[in-house]
Amino acid sequence: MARADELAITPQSQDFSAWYNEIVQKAELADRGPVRGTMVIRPYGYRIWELLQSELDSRIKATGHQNAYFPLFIPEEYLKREAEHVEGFSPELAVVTHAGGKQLEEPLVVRPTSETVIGEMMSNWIDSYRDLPLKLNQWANVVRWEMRPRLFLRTTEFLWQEGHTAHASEKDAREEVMTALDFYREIADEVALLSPVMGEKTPGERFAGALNTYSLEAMMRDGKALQAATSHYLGTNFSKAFNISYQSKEGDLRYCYTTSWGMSTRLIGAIIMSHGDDRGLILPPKLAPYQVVIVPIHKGPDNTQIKQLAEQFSLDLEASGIRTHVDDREYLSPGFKFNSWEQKGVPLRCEFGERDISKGLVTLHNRLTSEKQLVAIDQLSRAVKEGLHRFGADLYKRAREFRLSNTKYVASKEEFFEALQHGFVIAEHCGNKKCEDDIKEISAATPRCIPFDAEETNGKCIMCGEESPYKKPIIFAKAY
RNA sequence: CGGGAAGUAGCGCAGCUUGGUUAGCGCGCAGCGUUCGGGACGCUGAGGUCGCGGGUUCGAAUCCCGCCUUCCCGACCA
Repeated sequence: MARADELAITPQSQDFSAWYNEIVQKAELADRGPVRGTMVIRPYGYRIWELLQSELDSRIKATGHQNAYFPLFIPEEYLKREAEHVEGFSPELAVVTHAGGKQLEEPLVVRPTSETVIGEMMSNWIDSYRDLPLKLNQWANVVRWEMRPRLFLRTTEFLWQEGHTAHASEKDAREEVMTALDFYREIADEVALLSPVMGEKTPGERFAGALNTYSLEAMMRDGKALQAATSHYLGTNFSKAFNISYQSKEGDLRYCYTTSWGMSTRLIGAIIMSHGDDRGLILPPKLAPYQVVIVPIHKGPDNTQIKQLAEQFSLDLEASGIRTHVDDREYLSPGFKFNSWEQKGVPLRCEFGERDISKGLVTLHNRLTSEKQLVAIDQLSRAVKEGLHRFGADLYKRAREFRLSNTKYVASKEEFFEALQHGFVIAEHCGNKKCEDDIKEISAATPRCIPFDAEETNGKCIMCGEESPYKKPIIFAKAY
């Protein structure tokens, strides 16, 4: 037992940030790369990303989008064509000035996002209203030079998906923005089980170059917010900058209305921090590389029967579509295996030895509740399926209740700053930049979004008493 | 870029103040054996340009100078 201290993780309550870093390492999700701010996604972490990708990709395709790939290098001049866009991104750009052994005549930026190149290409491809809508998506890496990197949350290079679409009318484009937001909501709620808040960003928090930005804001176990995905209505800002125009049925030339939307590997950080506990990671079943891990327990060298049963169970479970792993490493004790798979967040564990088997039973352990349940061998697949289903439902419920119980509506300045210590705060706000900055100065909190589901009000700003332009209270929180 | 700390084995550290033999310890790793129902144990062993460069000295992980890197705290961000 002396070893437990060395092997344990720093408790969340003691140092949430240390807890996070240790989890990422111990669960073998990722590691730091040799260049500051870069991340190596290890196989276990990458598998989570692949599962997330396939869930999202199928929804993107089901709504009529097509995947494509655009170049990593973008002429620096492209970025400059949209004034707000370049202003927003220039501090974090990586710029290539030399290549092929000599200085380049025009520097290239490594894409921080692809509105510009895609806009340029779209302008070549779109001639007529018949070419619209054009609905593209790409899976890619992007680079944003970060001052304070943290694995998955802020790294210099990260992976994401970026959707880019062009439409004939504002109405179509606005619908598209909501379509994207809706499949993100589905991913966040039903796959990642995060129960985020959906809403619109305030002007100060908008994407550089967008007219409207919408987001999903999830609550981490420390009460801080994390943006899980965003969807932007770009109006004609980029089509004017890149001349994305079409000839209408009536024969005149019109600018397209464009959108863009993205979800990144940051979502893995959200999953870690929304669900994890002091024992380690807790993974939503749909994203768990292994949904159940089998730990056979055997004494002495005569263990062939137990080992064969483990293999048999694994085959049966896999045949039922359950991602299963058998941990038959002989040099580790069962206790060590239990702890290490719990650290890695595997939802269910099937353990058994002579004692259970002689009665025709196995033990199922639940990572979330720590409950152990005896299951008849011939009911194993059914029990695991049900167990995973219940696990998912419980995990979602836990995330939702945590968010709700740490969200407070406040009507005064005093209450506002008090409540900001514990989670999301809903309050009336005037929306003035200066006023937002004051809040940030005092509490480190920022406006997260204007939630869709908030009731219309006509209250006065809790800071300065001025009228709210949003006609709704907005959510403030400290954020990642 | 401003403020603080640290670089010695894969990881965590000691040694440095007061220079002096083959640079230690814990974990991990390898081999063998005993174990196995909540982080097992014994024995044996492998593994080091002491961040880099220069200087002082008979001799530098240790003293001096310069540089580099990383981490933590502040301004940006999916």
